[in-house]
Amino acid sequence: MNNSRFPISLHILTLLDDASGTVVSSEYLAGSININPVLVRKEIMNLRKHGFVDSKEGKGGGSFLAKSAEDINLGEVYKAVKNSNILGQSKNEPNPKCPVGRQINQHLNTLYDDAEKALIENLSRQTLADFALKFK
Amino acid sequence: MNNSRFPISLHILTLLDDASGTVVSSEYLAGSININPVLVRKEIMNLRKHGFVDSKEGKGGGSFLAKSAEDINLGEVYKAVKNSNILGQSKNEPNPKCPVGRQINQHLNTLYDDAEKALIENLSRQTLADFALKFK
DNA sequence: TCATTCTGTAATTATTTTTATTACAGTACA
DNA sequence: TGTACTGTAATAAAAATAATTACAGAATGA
Repeated sequence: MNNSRFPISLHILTLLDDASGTVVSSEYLAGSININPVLVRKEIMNLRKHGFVDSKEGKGGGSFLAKSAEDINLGEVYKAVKNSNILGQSKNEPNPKCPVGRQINQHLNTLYDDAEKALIENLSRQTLADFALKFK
Repeated sequence: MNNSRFPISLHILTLLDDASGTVVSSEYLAGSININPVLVRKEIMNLRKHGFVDSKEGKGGGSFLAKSAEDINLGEVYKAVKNSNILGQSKNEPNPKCPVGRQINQHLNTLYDDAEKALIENLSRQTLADFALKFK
């Protein structure tokens, strides 16, 4: 997983909540996060796909929350952002000739899934509203 | 975090448990994991530093478990291996001029710490012995 | 005792992943 | 109809990971 996606997405959502309905440009968001606007727009596309935000094209356009911050929990945000397993498996191609190597991925996966479930459950206890409240 | 360190370390530990006291070379471990022996030796240095394994230099040398597999729980292994926060913060330098950017890292950290605690607690329910049993 | 086979470790290079940049079509506003 | 945005692709740059090479030092055993 590209593990900077979660903080970026949460940062975006927090700023959008802060803007309370106002439309915010990717330029502005990128400025606060201190990353490239194109990367922000990509993350927004993903958040949009998951129904967290919506955006308006054209002059004066930008993004805004698509639902109330009370209705967005951080576990959902995590799930929307993760694309591989959290405990790592990038380029993991163990030797199939080894009895351990042959089966380890399958066992790692069940281990990961279970542990990640605990993580998500914990994150889900907090909504975006709870998180954003800390900035006020 | 370099998130392939956890699977590598767990793979090493599983193979060492499998070898039941026999000394295993980094060459052999690397062959099963399908990575470079030098990387294995680096991981072993870390596992050694944390008291999980020990190794013997010289001809016929190699590594072996330093304690019983029942006494190694996977949460401890995770902690020994992780070096940054799991939910990601690589090159996260938000704009200090922005009220949200200025404080977000602090809030992300408490969020991460809490969520990671849940993850580790889950992993800690399983020992290396439990995990290795699956290969028998 | 000395060739052999390992570990430990540093230095360098290669590869992969992530991020930034550039570019531009399309949309909405004023 | 110019201006300020989004959406998106393509490319380049930078950063992170992993592999390779190299070699000193340790233990073994012939």
